Amino acid sequence: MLSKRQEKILKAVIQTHIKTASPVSSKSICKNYQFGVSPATIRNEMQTLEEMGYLHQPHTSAGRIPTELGYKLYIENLMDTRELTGNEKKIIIKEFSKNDKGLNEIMKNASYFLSDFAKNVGIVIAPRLFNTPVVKIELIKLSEQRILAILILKEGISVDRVLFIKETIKQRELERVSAKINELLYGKTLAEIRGYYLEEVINELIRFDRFMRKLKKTLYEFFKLVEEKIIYLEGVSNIAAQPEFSTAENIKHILYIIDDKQFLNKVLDNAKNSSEKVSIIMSGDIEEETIKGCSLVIAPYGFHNFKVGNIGVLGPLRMDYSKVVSLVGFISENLTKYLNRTI
Amino acid sequence: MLSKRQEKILKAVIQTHIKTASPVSSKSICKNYQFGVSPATIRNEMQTLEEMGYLHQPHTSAGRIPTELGYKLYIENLMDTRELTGNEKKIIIKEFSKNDKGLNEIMKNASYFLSDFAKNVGIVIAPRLFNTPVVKIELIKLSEQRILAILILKEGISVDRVLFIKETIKQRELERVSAKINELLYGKTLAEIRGYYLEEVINELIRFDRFMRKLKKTLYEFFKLVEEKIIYLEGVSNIAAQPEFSTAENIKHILYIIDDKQFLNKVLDNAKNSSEKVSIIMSGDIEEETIKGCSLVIAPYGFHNFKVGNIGVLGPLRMDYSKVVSLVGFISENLTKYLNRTI
DNA sequence: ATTAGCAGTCTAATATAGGGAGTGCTAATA
DNA sequence: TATTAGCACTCCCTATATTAGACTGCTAAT
Repeated sequence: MLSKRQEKILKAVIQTHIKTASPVSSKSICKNYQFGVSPATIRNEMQTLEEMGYLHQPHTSAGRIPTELGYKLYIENLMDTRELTGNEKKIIIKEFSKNDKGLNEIMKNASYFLSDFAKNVGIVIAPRLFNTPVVKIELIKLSEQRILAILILKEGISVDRVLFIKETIKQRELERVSAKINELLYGKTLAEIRGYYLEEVINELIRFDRFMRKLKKTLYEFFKLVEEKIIYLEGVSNIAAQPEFSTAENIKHILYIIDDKQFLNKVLDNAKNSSEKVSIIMSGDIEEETIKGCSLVIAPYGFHNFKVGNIGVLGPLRMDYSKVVSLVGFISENLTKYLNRTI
Repeated sequence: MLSKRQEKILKAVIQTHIKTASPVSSKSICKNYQFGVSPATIRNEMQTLEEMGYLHQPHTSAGRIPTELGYKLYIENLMDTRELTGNEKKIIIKEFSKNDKGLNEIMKNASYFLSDFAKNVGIVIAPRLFNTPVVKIELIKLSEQRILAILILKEGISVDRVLFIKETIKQRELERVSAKINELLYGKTLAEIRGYYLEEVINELIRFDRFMRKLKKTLYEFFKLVEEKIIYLEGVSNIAAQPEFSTAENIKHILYIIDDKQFLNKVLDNAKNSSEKVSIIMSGDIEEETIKGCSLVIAPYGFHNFKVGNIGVLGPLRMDYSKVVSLVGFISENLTKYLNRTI
């Protein structure tokens, strides 16, 4: 469709715009790139590119800025993939190989790296535990009516809740129960358990030990737990430094997105299905008005067979995609490695 | 120092300013409050109040706005305490009495309530576990070289880490070890353990079971863990709606504060020592320039004998203190109740 | 002690003008 | 046929000027 020269000009315009954040003129392209033609020729081509929908002119006497379509073409066909520098990689790898941090902190720091290297907002969505197999359950008596239940999932992820029971139960009994539960549920995922095993297991337990009836309702509750959707956001102030968010009105806009964790969750979740690698969502891809003018670079992370969460960078449409794409890919790889190394 | 009338005028000026966000004129005070004197008289008093440092005039022909000193006097002596409405209380209490949520989610929601009711930024700092007594330690073998260590603290708070060991160890042995550790550490706080028990316990363990040597370094690591400082921030977009943050420059300013979790942590931490109840920090109370023009209403929460964390509301100096003070107090009470109910 | 009245001060909003950057088109050129 | 020099035109942005309006501070009278 596009001639080689048109592609080169589009690429030049987008690269320049990413750097300057201003409309790009034919003259500046001429000066900074070696096309061997005059600004007038560039102008003609730019006119064509605008008609094709790749560029946009804010007003009659302005240069051109890329449209979403333009960015997409750029990302898919034109852009040079730029690896992170050795030093950047080293910093990230070092962080992920530390042993003295819990998953929470790793996630938080991953989000920080995303924000800091991309100079935009970093997003990490905590693992969905739904499809992670159960390793063990521990039941610990805290007081007469309170039991601490710890569900240990594969790779050492744990979830805990304080459970309340009406009647007294002995620690001894709890141990019998948890041993039996472990026997019955080992290797099953939460999804499976909630889906059809739970009823069965509880009946089995009641047959096995008459005291179990006391725990029936409580165990139901525990396994039916709604999953927490924790989302780690870092670098919000970065966006304030972006020229496209230089007015209070625009900042307000993006802050609403940032506050609406549910929305972000949904967007990153939906995109997950579409790809195994880094993917990019632009405001036009989403029905919601709120995200207008923004772009999301995201990637899934997880265990061997299944993905459990997403990470991403949120910023203006004008983003240094060649860098951000590598960054998001690299951090998702490392997060995946981190989760899998504990097998 | 201040005459009754001066106090009343100061109170009127502050109340009006909190509502309107603009400099308050003598005329408007006259119209909306029944002082029975003319604007000229009010003007004279306002002049005096300015000389005393309670009010400030942005420019010659403007009304007055309160200074930090003015707000402080207002908060301590003049303001009416305004309880939350029954409905507001009901919503909050309902949230805290749900059994199907983990501590993470409770914290997040507490932060959300703070932000939503105060229409500013809500802050909750996760419990410092330093002074919480140990209930139990569980060691679970995940694979040949990996052990999941779960430290269970009083009130059912748990911390976990995946530990790496060089040599193989049997689950059976792990159970012996954890039983012995439990025996030795039950009831001790992390601070105590790190301070002087750790060495002793590890030596005791080695005497008790020769396999223990394998775990020596690992256990050291586990107990020396740096505490995670998780901070739950909600409602960032609220501040964009405040007139004092109507320019991009000002928003940028406050976003830096919000991103600097360490700074917030420090500020809330230092204030903790000063009071048992709700306290207020204004930008003047802090050396850092960044927080200029902002105010923090904070309160500690915790267990019976000791406080483990802080909550707060961050916003502009002009805040509806009578409401926010009750709000912060009420939520900290409920968070405390939540933590203590599991005894 | 209070206040009416008024001059003086500063802000914020609006209007106007001019410079500058960049385009689109036309006509000439290779 | 593709390219380009040249130029008129468009629109933004900034600076400057002007004005209305809101409040104060002060003075002199009550």
